[in-house]
Amino acid sequence: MKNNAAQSSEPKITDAPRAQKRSRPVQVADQIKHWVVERDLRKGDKLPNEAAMIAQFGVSKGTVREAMRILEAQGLIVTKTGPGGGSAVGEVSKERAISLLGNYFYFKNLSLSDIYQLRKLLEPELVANLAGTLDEETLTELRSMAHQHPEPAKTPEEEKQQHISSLVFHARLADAAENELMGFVISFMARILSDLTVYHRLYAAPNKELWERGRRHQIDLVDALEKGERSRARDIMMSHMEGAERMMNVQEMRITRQFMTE
Amino acid sequence: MKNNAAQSSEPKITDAPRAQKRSRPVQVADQIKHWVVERDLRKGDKLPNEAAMIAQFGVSKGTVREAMRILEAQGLIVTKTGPGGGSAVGEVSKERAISLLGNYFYFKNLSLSDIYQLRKLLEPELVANLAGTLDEETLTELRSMAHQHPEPAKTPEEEKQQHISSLVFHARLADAAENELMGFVISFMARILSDLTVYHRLYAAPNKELWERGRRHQIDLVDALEKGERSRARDIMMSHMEGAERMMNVQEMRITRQFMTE
DNA sequence: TAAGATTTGTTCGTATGTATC
DNA sequence: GGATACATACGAACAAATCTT
Repeated sequence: MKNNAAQSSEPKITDAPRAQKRSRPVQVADQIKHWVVERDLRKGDKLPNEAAMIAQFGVSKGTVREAMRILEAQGLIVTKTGPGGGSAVGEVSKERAISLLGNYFYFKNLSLSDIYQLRKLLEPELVANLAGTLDEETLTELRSMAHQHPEPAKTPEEEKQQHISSLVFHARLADAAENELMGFVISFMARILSDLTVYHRLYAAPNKELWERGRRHQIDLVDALEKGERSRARDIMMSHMEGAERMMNVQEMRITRQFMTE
Repeated sequence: MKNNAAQSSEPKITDAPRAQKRSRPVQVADQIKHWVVERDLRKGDKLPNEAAMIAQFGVSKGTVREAMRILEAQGLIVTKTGPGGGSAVGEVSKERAISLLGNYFYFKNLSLSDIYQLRKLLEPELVANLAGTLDEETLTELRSMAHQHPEPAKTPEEEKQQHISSLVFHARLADAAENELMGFVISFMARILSDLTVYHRLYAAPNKELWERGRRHQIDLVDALEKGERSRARDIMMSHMEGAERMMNVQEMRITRQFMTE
């Protein structure tokens, strides 16, 4: 189970010609990463302090600090001041991972149909896996979310709020996924859609029938999850996805985000 | 189509209590991101130089440099020295995005079955979308990949090489995807599996029958893609995925990677 | 509460490296 | 080659945060 430190043979799927000149801080950052992996350091484990690194690498304070910023920006370390402070290994948070990935897609032009194609593939499967596995606490939480909006929205503002709530509901389901990769992708999509509904006006005008159907879906879904009815849960989610997709008039979109920060 | 600059109301799916103290460099980095998005700057567009930023933000050189490192680490800018140099907006590369996301999953314990669950959902769909849309050049490339190993592997080393080649084949398909989100996820999985097959010995012992089936799958798949036979392409991929999953004895794994760097 | 110790955070001045003209 | 415009790196000093006593 231990990681054998990897040799020079770097495995690249896309054979990148990478051999550029790397600045001192980047080199130092890379060495620290290596150092961490070699020793199989874990979440709270501490790194040497600034002074030690300055001595270790024979560079100036500023260079070490820049290296630390690089690692920090990637979510790999956290740093505290004061006695007993210093830098320590820090698990990359889901939020940060979502942000960093969001930066990548900032430059792409994802369409809503792209996202819904994936949602239709993944989310029904997600709830099928989840059926019968959730604890009472999670079920209660989901139920309360499902009942959160007892009345149809009266204003566009309320409609928007309900739409966001629905995405939070889906994100909560994603968090419960056993398959963390699947959960992450679904969370990521929820986040993108959430941003879009805020910055654009991508939600429909208030509509009683839509509200009723969405609400029913959520309530029925929680019920199916509780009773462990896999295929019913899958069907409900599929139906919900199809409805949601229709609701959002299919239009090109840009991920308009201020480079998601954290 | 223009982005209206977003106000303070930050939309967070998971209502993070975020209100921590942010260090100067991070603040500066955030402001620069904001600045870039406000002006809707694009890939090559230049940022002010160090001196200008020092004046602009009223901070020292070191602080500005740390801020730039943060942005650089996230792939958002590139920096050159010399006259006409300075920092410029830089599209986040797919490689870098994969690395950054890899850091997140470094701390998770993905199982092979997690990955194959997703592969079975996504890759058949991918090739169904691709059928009939590929240009001759891409088809030729795929065909040559499919014929790359005319003989079954004689040694574990060859077997490993063939396995990696197969993943490159899948990554190439992913690159051709219209749906960039789907393509990215598939590429990411191929990358993870590729790393694993290199560092662990996760490939089966040389086996003529397996080799023959895998090869047939690839060749048939390219044929179906060329002829635009959507459902046949889907079926072939599905069958291939199931075979591949069986081949890898399902075992827990850790993403053992030196914090994928670029 | 206050003082002191420890460790990161920030600044400034200076010098060096690098690419363009 | 030399001048110019930039980033890169160093070192010393001081500021701020936080823990301990």
